[in-house]
Amino acid sequence: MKRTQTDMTQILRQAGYRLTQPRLAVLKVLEKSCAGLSPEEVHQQGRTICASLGLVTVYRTLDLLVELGLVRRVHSEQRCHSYARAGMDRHHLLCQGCHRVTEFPCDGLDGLMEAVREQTGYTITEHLLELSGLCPECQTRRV
Amino acid sequence: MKRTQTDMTQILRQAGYRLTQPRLAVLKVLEKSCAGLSPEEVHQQGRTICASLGLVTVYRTLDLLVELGLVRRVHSEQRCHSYARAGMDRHHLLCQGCHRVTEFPCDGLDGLMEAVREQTGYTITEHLLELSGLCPECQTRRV
DNA sequence: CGCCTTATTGAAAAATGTTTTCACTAAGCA
DNA sequence: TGCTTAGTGAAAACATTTTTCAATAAGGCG
Repeated sequence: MKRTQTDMTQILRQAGYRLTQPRLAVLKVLEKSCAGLSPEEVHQQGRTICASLGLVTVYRTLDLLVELGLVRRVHSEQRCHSYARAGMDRHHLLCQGCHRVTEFPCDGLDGLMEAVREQTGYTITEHLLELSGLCPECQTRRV
Repeated sequence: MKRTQTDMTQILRQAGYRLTQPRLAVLKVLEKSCAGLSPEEVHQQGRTICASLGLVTVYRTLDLLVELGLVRRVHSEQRCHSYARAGMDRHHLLCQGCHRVTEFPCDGLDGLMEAVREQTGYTITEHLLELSGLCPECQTRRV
């Protein structure tokens, strides 16, 4: 289940930040895109909502939203940082066909992490997991 | 177990590439570093081995070595691309203290991937998994 | 062994991506 | 409605990566 835009603006204000037109525009753009977007793409699309939107503000806003947990960075080999709205689960499933980004629940990693901890003696505090492949639609499309 | 430098030069030549001083220098630098290095860092350190080494060549060589599977890209939030020599297992364990990069075997992901496939209908072909925390030494060091 | 061919190199420049600076704007409280 | 200050956008600075191209050297061949 994804967060609605209203929720997002609430969170922004509760954290003590002003609710501005540029921020709203960035939120809306990410809200309606199902693919991960680069700062440049957010800028392009955001201009249709807030004509004066500057690229600098896009960078600042994306950082802020990541900090607040409303948006997440998506990594990939080709383009190493795009941004997607955060859902409930924190791991990404990327479609190589349409670049759609979906989150999926991460059960079953605990055992692996425990095993690594035992073998290496590391204390593990963070993890990044991304799967990629083809979504059902893109599988059909390519004969 | 890590690959020796000799193995690495063999592979390079077998793939039809010339064995040049600059390439050797990059290989050696990555071979002796236990942390992931940025292209700039590889350049700095590589100059001590091959004085004329240019940064451009470092970029080209890193791409080549990644392509050959001798080196892997390491992702991280702060600095989104550093390079480390490839070991046998292909997942990274990063130490947030000393930035050491270790690989670990990836057993136990198959179940997770199967579950995601069933839930979403995706065909999964790639995955990126990185764990980070503190290595045993860094845990001791920080009281 | 030294020549020849061609892949590879390094410097400079261009392209790209990100951050800083600073005067101006507008959000939101009184 | 006006005031205060967070937030903005443009320009410039800075950082990173790629392209271009003449010069170099790897390594096969005579």
